[in-house]
Amino acid sequence: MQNNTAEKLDVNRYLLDGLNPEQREAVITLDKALLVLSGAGTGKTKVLTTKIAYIIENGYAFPSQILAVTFSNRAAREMKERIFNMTPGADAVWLGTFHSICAKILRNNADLIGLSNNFTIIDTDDQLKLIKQILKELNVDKKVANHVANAISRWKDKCIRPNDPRVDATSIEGKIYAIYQERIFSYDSVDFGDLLMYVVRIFKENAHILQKYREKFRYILVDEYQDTNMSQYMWLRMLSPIGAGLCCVGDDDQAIYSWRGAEVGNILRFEKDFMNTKIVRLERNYRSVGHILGAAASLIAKNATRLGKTIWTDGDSGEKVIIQRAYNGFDEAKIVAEKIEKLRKDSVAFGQMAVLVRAGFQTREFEERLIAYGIPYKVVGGLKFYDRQEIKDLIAYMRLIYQTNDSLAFERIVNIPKRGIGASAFSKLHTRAIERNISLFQASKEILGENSLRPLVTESLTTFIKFIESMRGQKDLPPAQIAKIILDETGYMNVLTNEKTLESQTRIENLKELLIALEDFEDLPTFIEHVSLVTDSKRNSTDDVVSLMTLHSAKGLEFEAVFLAGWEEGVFPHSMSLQEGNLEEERRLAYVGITRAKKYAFITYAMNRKVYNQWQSDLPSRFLAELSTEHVVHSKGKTGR
DNA sequence: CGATAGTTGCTTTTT
DNA sequence: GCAACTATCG
Repeated sequence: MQNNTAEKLDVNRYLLDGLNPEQREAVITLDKALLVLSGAGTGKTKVLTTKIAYIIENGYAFPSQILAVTFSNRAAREMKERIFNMTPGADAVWLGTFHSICAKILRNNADLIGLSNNFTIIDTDDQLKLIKQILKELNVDKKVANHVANAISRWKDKCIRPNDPRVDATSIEGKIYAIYQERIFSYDSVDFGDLLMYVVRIFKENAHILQKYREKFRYILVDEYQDTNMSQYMWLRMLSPIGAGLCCVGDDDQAIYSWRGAEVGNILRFEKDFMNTKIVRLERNYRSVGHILGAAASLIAKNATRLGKTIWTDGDSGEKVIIQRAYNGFDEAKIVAEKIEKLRKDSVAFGQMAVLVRAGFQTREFEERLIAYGIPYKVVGGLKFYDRQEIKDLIAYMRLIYQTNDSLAFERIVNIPKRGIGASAFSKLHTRAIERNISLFQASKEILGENSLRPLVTESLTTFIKFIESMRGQKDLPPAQIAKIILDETGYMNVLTNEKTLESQTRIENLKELLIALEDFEDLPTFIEHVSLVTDSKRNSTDDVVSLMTLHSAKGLEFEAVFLAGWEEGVFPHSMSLQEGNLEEERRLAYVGITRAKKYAFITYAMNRKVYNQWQSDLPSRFLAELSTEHVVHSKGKTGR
């Protein structure tokens, strides 16, 4: 890693020459705790990736001494690719989401909190199932399950354990939390919140472990710092090298995740929290034309709590933001579809267009219209590949083979495909598992030993248990092979093949696709870790299709043309946010939406909309009036009626 | 036990 | 308007 000065000069010319002065400063400042306030479209990814390459190429640290944390897997993947292009050895950089990094650390230290090192990570679905189960045991209405799940997640976001005085142990939520935590622990499983909470706990209780990681990571880079929650913040503070080596990048104007525990306060407090700090503002926008940027800026200026940035561009002022009224939701979709066709004729690629909506269900009417018009599209972040029933079933088998105590996986597939183990048999297993505080797998073996089940049930349960055990003997086979054996031997594939419906056809297709994806994984643990933490199947590819997605999932992306639909009071800003008094976050969401556009931004709103299958009339969103009139134009185009 | 018909409640946003 | 859950019967 010894470079002489002349070489350094060359390296840095190569790395830094394309950067503006602020970007360059953000890259080369290494001796301070640095906060980069990066406006939309100002090149923060470029800064982050260049900074990593800069550290490596100049020999300030080995790749393995750099920790780079992102919020989404997509961002991590993008960053990885870009660093690869700049510097060799980038694989050794610790780059990933908070959750994936924590999973890695936790796996190496699981014994310290009494977990095995092959614990499984459960998703929101399993979490909810478990909570419903507990509610049932306590004879509480299952309606509150979502609410309780949310409360538990919020506690975990703050590293608050069930026995913490801040948890009211007499409340339903508090009671469930205690049982839930005990139960999930006995399954040798953790949920998303646990990943952070446990690692923070390990760091707190084991000074030498913390010390080890503090010495390891010379440089820590954090993307989307405005979206960190309390536990992530605690984690960072413990790990951060004092007064230097930390670089947080974020934009308080794009803080849109308070509902999942993110605290904008973290970014607002940065200077107080860390010693020897420096703030660099990136305000020069390279993405959007002047009118779009102007419209976005006029909107976000209405927010009171801001660190304050003035984004500017010296590019073209371009087209104004077009606002168009529609008679109803169907007409809105029609207007958008026709605009898409027109832009396509003006040679804007489909892949450079996106329809952004406030809530997931809104994509449907657009889908229908786009299908009718023959416009290719994809729903981003909608139904996720790994969330499909058949995929989850197969993965549950793999989880159970990997970790027999994973009772949530056991429950999912003990009777799939149907093998005669119905509700009453299952409840016997369940009761035993609870009584003896053992897993369903162990409970099954116990009960089978007592020979108290009906003969047919005994037989099929025995076959099931034996199958899992025999697979455990082969768990070192390549995951694709394991999957094939499961699908064949359990009869899962047969059942689907015999069904011969359209649905079963797509299920088979999905499973085949999974088998192909499995080829990329060397062993079972690696794959299971991957599915637990990665929500999308990676073939996002470069298909030339229109993207449909929520505003939340659009963060970090950019398109030539963006359609912002459903700007009506109650839809956007969403009625729940209005009730909660969270208007500023909705406005930031609007800001994120507009700033995704490079050249064209269209905003539409409908006067009437069908909600719950009932027509209601809506008022235009208040945000429309907040857009500076010099940057917008109201289209007089037909409203579809 | 499993298939079927009937009932409910749901829609903010996600790692 | 639909998915997910519940009750009922063979």
